[in-house]
Amino acid sequence: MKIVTWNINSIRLRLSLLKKLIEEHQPDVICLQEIKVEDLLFPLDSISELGYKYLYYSGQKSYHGVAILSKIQATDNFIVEFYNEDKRHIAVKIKDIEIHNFYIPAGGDIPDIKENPKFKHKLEYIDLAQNWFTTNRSKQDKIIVLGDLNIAPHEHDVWSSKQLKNVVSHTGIEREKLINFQNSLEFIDSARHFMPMDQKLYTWWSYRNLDWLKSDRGRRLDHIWVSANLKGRMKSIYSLKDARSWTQPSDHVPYILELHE
DNA sequence: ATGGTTGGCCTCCAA
Repeated sequence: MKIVTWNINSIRLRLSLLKKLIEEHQPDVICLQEIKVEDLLFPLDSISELGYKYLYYSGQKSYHGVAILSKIQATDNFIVEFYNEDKRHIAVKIKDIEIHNFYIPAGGDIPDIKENPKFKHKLEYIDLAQNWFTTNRSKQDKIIVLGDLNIAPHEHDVWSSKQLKNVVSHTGIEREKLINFQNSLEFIDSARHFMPMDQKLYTWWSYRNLDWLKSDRGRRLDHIWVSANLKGRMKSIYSLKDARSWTQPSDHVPYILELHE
């Protein structure tokens, strides 16, 4: 089973790129963030035509919004509003696994909770998410947590840990909070399970750097965590760097986890 | 140290 997470940055604008992803990788489950469309305008027909019969989405006008496209019917699906009414989470149960798709707040530019309410919001969102899992789920459950978590937690998840230490997405407090969340139910970071900690791996390159390919100043903001009881089922991972060079790309690339059935 | 781009939508906000 192949599961993808991708911040698509407008699902309507990038339907052709979604089609390309599907043709090239045939994922069973596609988890999207920043679909930027209200539910009434969700492109149901176009996506059904791509072979995904089971569509679960939670959108709002202009901002945020998440979706899960599946070839397999979910036996359950639900939404948790962790902070306010922003559409940033949706969960499904597919086969024996509960998949949680997150779009964690980006947090604005200034890494100071007093000066920047968005940064405060981001940190509180992570606390609430962690608390939901420790209250409502246990280590015995089969769970996948994935999405645009908007934090690059480790040194080699960014092009320069030193130069980004005060940049939102890689500050000490964010890194600590994300790792605490991961450890609270002993989730395994699929990327670092396969890729040694001293090797660079990114899923995002800023639009603002037109020379992104040459300078390669990326960050690993998109993640797939699995519960420890799924450790043996992980087969492979890919961060599709090529997708950053597609026509009119998202600034994030799809990140794929392949599981043994 | 600074500014750089994109998407949605309606004049600028969020990323």
